[in-house]
Amino acid sequence: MKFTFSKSERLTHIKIIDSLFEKDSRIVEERFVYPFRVLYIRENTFEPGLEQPQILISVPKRRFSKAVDRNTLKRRIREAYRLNKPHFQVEGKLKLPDVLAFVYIGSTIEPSDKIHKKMAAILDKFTLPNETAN
RNA sequence: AAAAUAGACUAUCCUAUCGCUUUUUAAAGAGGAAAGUCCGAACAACAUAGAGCAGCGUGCUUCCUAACAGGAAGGGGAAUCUUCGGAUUCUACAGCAAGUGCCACAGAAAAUUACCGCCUUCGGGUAAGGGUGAAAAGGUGGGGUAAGAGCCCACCGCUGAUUUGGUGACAAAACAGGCAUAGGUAAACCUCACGCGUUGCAAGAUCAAAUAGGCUAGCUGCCGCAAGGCAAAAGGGUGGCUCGUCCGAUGCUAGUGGGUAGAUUGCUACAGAUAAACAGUGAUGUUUGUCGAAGAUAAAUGAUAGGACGGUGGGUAACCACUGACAGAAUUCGGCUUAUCGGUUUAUUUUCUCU
RNA sequence: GGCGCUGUAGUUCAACGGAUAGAAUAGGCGUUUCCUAAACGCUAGAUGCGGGUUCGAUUCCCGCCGGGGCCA
Repeated sequence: MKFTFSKSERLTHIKIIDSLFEKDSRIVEERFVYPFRVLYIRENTFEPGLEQPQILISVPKRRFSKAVDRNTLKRRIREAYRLNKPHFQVEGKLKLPDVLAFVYIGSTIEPSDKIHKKMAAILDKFTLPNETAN
């Protein structure tokens, strides 16, 4: 089991990012798990055929005005995703969406173990087999 | 030895596991402020960036510097202390002796002043005294006078030119002028001196899908042998205005490239840091030695665990709990400003102890 | 990353360097009404922070702190 997170797993395509935050979009779905707001697109039509999903992490400047705080939060979220992701990419689980955006909506800097638990809960919701109907 | 003030330096450390970015594949990987963007430059583009005006900035002197509104050393001024010798701290500090404006309330009067008063030969003279005010026409004392007044004199102040000292700001000396220089304000307009082309790496360069259809060159009616002029100068560019300068309708024909997404580059090695010696009061400079090397791009430099070290609180103590200053590169440097738990060190002052 | 602008009552705006900082609206109290609304009267409430220039600063200058805008 590899816990890698290379640059190709980052979402850098501007058009996809624009379409993620476009209002009243058809392809974008949304899900709230405190302290995250998760936006996702199931099929990446701009760059099809990628093995790993591409993710984006965002911490609003309005709540955390200092760059140091935003950096630590983004690093904690990234590590939580990196360490949890391989546990949900095994046989018997559903495929993760192609494009994911994690927007931090909490107002305090949460510790790492809490972020890890919430990230596991999010990924569990995406990959549970009986969730296909919705 | 302790405390205070000022300056300089430093900016928690180690191990393990799992990772990220760069690339020379076995190494490197946040700061003193990386911050604010307040100044100054490098670098780059715009080719007329030319002339005048306007505008903006700076404002005691000399020096340092690539440059600066930064720094150093001085000069003048102010405040505090004083053993009256001076010391410390601060200082946007050119010009109201060119013009214009403004000066509330109080006060007779706020700037070519004249209400009360004083004197009077009743025409007038005068600014001594008058409660105000931030500011009231050099100050104090004496003489003088009808009453007064630099009207006259002494000392102090002011102004002017001279000499001496200093690179200079300026200082000192002696001389002259009764002082109409008439109060304050230039972080009021303004004047004077000096400086400033504009835009900022989202500058710019190279490669280059899809979509769209752009760009360049030539031709055009009239006058003239021709050069050229008129139609055709409205309009636009050149930071604002004027001059100057460049482009300049529509249509037809011919040719073909421009450039968005994206990628590469600019992109990290020098106005570097530091030690010693020398020069200099100093900022700083020179020589020699040593050392250093982030380069990401929806943006890496980390996460977790353990230990050490430091801090705060509790406890007689062992120890326990909490916690790790301010803060995160974005083209690069030099400064300034602001934030900052601590530690090291230098200088000065004060207090205490010992000799 | 770079470059402009801006800050006054709870809100929207005023105010030549002269102070008791004004107006509308919102708030509170009262009058009127059987009660409420409207109307009328009274009332509390502010110059973002720190320095400087000036006799005097919301205004002028400097430094911080906010807010908002432009540049692909």
